[in-house]
Amino acid sequence: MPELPEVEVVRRGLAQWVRGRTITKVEVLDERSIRRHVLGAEDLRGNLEGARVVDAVRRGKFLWLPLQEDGQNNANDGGAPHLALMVHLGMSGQLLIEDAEAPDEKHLKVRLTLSPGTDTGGNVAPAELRFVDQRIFGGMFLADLVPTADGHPGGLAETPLPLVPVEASHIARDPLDPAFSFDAFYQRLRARKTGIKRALLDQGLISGIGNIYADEALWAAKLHFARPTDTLRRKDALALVDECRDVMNRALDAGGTSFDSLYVNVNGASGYFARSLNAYGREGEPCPRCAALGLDTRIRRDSFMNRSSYTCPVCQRRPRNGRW
DNA sequence: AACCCCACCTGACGGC
DNA sequence: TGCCGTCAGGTGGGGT
Repeated sequence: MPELPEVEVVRRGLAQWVRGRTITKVEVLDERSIRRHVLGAEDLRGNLEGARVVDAVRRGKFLWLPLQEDGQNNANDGGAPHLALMVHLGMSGQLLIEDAEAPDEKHLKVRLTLSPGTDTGGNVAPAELRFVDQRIFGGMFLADLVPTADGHPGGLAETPLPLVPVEASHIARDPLDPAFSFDAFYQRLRARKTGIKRALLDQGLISGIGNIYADEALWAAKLHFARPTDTLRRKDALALVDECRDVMNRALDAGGTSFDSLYVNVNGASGYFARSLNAYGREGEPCPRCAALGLDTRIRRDSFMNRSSYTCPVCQRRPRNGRW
């Protein structure tokens, strides 16, 4: 399931293959994949065709391509893009760079044809950028780029404010972002009256973390998902954020996590990180940390927030009576 | 503010 | 065989 590392892998692929190329043709094969573009497929097509992809940008799990529009005069506004193609992969979205001759994928939803291009190594780039999505939780739409703070009141005062799609302006910075402010995060975390996993999954508080990496980071930090946020000491929170960074960086190094064929990165290769997960999806299997101590402790699965949470009952003790 | 449920989707899988 | 319920889960919206 695409979380931050998977989306970052896709972003890097896009930056390599798509940056600087012009969108010459847009085919929407399933309107449901652009349902957030309320003006519809024709409007999307009219805006995208002739636009040049300036960059590939990510915040948390949101990804966007800032666009230089057809005929946009660089002198008027300094050339800064004010429109972007937003992409969210949802649960099963893929962005594939493919030759036009490649057969259509079963769940191909949107096809963008691009002007000829090469990557930085001079290799001829495939002609198409395809959005494939089985479950249709993801999608793409046009967004206005607006100067925006980062969901961290009291965070870094950035000048000038970064340009972010309106629809992502409520998304906090992610822990791999150089401008992520731990102090601002911790201040807001302590003010919450909720459990730590709920907070980790709140993209407005800290972004990029989904169910998988939340469970992995909590296991690594030896914290139970129900631990009240207002009982976390600064060093506990710092260690947890470090574990979030660590698990996501390791996934990034491995090219993203993959559990089945649903998730494929931008060039069509699956990641290999799933095998090194310690807790997620491992119900009934030994806790690796306990096993190293000679203990036979089994990972348990609990239903929490209408999804599964995996914990070690020994390493991650549940808070009593909601207090710690 | 916190927290709940729902909708949006497809496909795999288990039970009968 | 096949039907039906459950599960996977990111995001946004609405209600309490």
